[in-house]
Amino acid sequence: MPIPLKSNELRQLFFDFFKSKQHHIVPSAPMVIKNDPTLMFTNAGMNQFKDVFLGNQLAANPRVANSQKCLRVSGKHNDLEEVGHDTYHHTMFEMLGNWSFGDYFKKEAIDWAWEFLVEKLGLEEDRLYATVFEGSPEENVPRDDEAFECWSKCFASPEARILNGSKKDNFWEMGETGPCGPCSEIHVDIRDDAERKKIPGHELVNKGHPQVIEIWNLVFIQYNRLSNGKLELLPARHVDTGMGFERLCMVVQGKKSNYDTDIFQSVISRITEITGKKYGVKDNWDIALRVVADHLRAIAFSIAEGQMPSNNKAGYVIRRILRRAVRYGYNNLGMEEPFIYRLVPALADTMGESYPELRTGMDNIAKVILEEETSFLKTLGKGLKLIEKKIEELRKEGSDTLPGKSAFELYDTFGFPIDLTRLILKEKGIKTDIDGFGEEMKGQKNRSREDAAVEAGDWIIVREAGETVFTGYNQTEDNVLITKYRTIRFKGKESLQIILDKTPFYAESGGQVGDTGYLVSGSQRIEITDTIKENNAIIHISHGKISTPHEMFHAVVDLNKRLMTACNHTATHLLHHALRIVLGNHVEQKGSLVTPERLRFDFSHFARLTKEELRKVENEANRMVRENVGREASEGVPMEEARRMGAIALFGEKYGDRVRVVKFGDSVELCGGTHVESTGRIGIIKIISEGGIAAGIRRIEALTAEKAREYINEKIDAADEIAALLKNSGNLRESVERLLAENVQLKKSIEKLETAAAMSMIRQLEAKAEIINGIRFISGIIDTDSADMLKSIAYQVRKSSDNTVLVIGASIGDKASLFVMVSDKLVDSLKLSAVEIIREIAGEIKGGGGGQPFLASAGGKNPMGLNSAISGAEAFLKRKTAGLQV
RNA sequence: GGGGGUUUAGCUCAGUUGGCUAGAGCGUUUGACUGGCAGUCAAAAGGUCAGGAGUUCGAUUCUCCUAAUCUCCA
Repeated sequence: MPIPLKSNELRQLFFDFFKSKQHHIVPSAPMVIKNDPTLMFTNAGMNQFKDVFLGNQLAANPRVANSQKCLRVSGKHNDLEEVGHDTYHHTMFEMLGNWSFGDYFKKEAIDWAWEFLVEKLGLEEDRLYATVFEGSPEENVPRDDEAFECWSKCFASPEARILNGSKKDNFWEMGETGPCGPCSEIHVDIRDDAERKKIPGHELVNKGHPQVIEIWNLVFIQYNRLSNGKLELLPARHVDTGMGFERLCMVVQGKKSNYDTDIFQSVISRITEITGKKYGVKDNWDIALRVVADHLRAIAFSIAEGQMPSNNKAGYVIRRILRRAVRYGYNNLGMEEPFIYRLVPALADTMGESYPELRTGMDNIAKVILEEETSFLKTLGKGLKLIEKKIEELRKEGSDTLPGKSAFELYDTFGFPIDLTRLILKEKGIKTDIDGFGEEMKGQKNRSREDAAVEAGDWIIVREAGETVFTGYNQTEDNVLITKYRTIRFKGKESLQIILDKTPFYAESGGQVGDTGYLVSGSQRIEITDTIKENNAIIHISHGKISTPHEMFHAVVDLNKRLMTACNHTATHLLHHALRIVLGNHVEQKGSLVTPERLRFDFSHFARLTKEELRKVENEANRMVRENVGREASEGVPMEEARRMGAIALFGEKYGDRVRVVKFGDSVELCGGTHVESTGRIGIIKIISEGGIAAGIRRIEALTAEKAREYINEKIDAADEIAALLKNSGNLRESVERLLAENVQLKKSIEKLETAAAMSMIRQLEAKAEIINGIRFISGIIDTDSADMLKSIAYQVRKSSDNTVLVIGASIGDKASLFVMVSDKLVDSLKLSAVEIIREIAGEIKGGGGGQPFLASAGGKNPMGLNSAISGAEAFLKRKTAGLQV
């Protein structure tokens, strides 16, 4: 059996081994991906080298090894719902890998894998199996004999140990198109000897047995898949390997489950302490313990990288993972209070050595998790209430099944998990229509997919070229050549994507929006409406057509927009610097948006900024503007040196990268954006808003230059206009306050006067009252321009008399308005209805109306008809009550 | 990016084909009982029904737009 190693030691051993094979060890790239529209999270070790494989970028080093944090929760690899139910799926995991970029190929990759596993780690040869690609005649790809040969030299008895694998298991593709190739997997059989005697291991390889598992996949990239499905050979061949770190730990530590390794055990024992539920006692508990331990890692690492839980995109995925953990804690462990946040210190203990960001960010991570837990428990509470209601309804209908549509509504609109719905209903003896639920879900997915469908054509290569050179830092025009282009169909709209050999156009990145402008040649002009970055390629977006792709083009960036954007970007740096001076060094950038119109800056800070603080920040930033500090930008600076210069690092940098450092006086930042040559150009910075966007994160928005001046002038103009309206040149505030107080007074006295006027009108009307069959009938036309006045009179009379029918009207503007009131008692005893009366007479004023039995109103176009309407009402009342004596 | 929900008093929320000139609980203020506090009882204040436009005699209620927020999908 192998020597049991601690996880931290094992990781180090892997690095040391490949270092001895001349590999350069690189740190893990961030798990949350910033500028790739096709991928939200790193889901495989190769992601950070995607550009190298695609040919967008040259490899800095032909041999590299690393341990990469990965998250598999969405898209093609979605393991989320599996996690916890078995002992080997994870949301977040580490992938150990070694890489060759056009350097060594199959032989070395296989030899070293063997050497590491067998010689370094001491895995037993008779527990190992290798698979090779069996070939695919229809694709015209032969069996991978080369890999077979290599493996034959490793195993003592190759026949039983090397197996053929299908296209599904042994042909690796990055996506629908792009680099791909056969792969060779190493499987290990960790069953006990008795089991192994019963069934030979090779029968269980790739059959989903939890103890006969793949631990290392060696991918040999040698083809490129075109959009028509054809394969072409690549000029440079690469090796991409991936070994699941948690599984390797399990094997090396002689455990039967990833969760039994030291990586998870300290967290699990902490959960046990808090919940009192021990591991290995009940299946239900074990599942929940695994879910919580796993999800905690994914969440904590994301937050440490600056990705907060939120309601869309990557943040939403994180939220969903956390909620799943809360759900299992709630269901299986009976935890109705937040508790996951209390596990953060235990995690930082185990993994903080290799990932120090867990230690430094510990308090913040716990705070964010607590907040999320609390809010989700609240959501659950609301859902429970809704379910109670549904149960009531079902009982009334005598139904024993909750329709799929209702279950989906609970899930879709109120975020109440379907499994909880099912469980609660089951306890009450009610079934849930899960098939119906699935149907609804499918519908929703289709809607989203249709919406997001992008049809990308193949790249049309105009000329071979490497990575696009960005020339826009020092110029906004350049003579360029088109290297390739393609058309994209999105929501029925066609657009053109163009890649150039070099370009002055800045592609959207780091919060700064992409440049606009045009390309022009002797015979045509192409408008560029946006510039974006996919991976590292700079893509120019246009809606035109290219008729002469081979000509030389003159590329021209919209200079005015670029300048305004530059002002805003530099201002962002100055504000960042000023915030750190005024509030302290805990202020860190959490996101930004820089457009020609305005800038937005999100940063970490615990409290609302006071007016004084905001003013101080603005003053400090403007002081730097007035000092007219010059720009010092240096490109290709090694990360380590940039740090020494005091640069404020951002999330999303790959460590070891060469970076660009932008310096204005004491403000030093890593930044790829475009800036003004000196701060004086900005003119003025004006902060226009401050607010919170998440726990511990604040957002400020600001304007610069012309836009700031316009803003300030608008404010001054508004104040001037108000002063002019008030004919006041002194204290505006006092005047307005006095005006408001006066307004309240006036409203009150108007109300009084109106009631008084109404009362006097009522008295006049009452004086003319007639008695019709024992009922007091009051009517008249009132001189007023408010229908509310009529209404108010009607209510007054209703309150003061229980034996009255009132019909009043008024001409308001060129329209007529009528109100009919019938005392409640008459409504009851005589079945008289104001609605009936109003319908009878509304025709006289050419209108319609309605209301309630005691009060109805009507409006019409004919004020001349008011009198006849009233006499109509009188006649109606006489008819209706003839013979009745009250 | 697409779908659904929510927005009513300081807080938590009712408001059933459009019509009782918008309600409850908690909180606030005042008064009474009490030596004081706690408590009980009584009363009062507090609302542009998120904002805008429309339909209608009449809109918190219906339609459209905007904003904020929640939630699901991508």
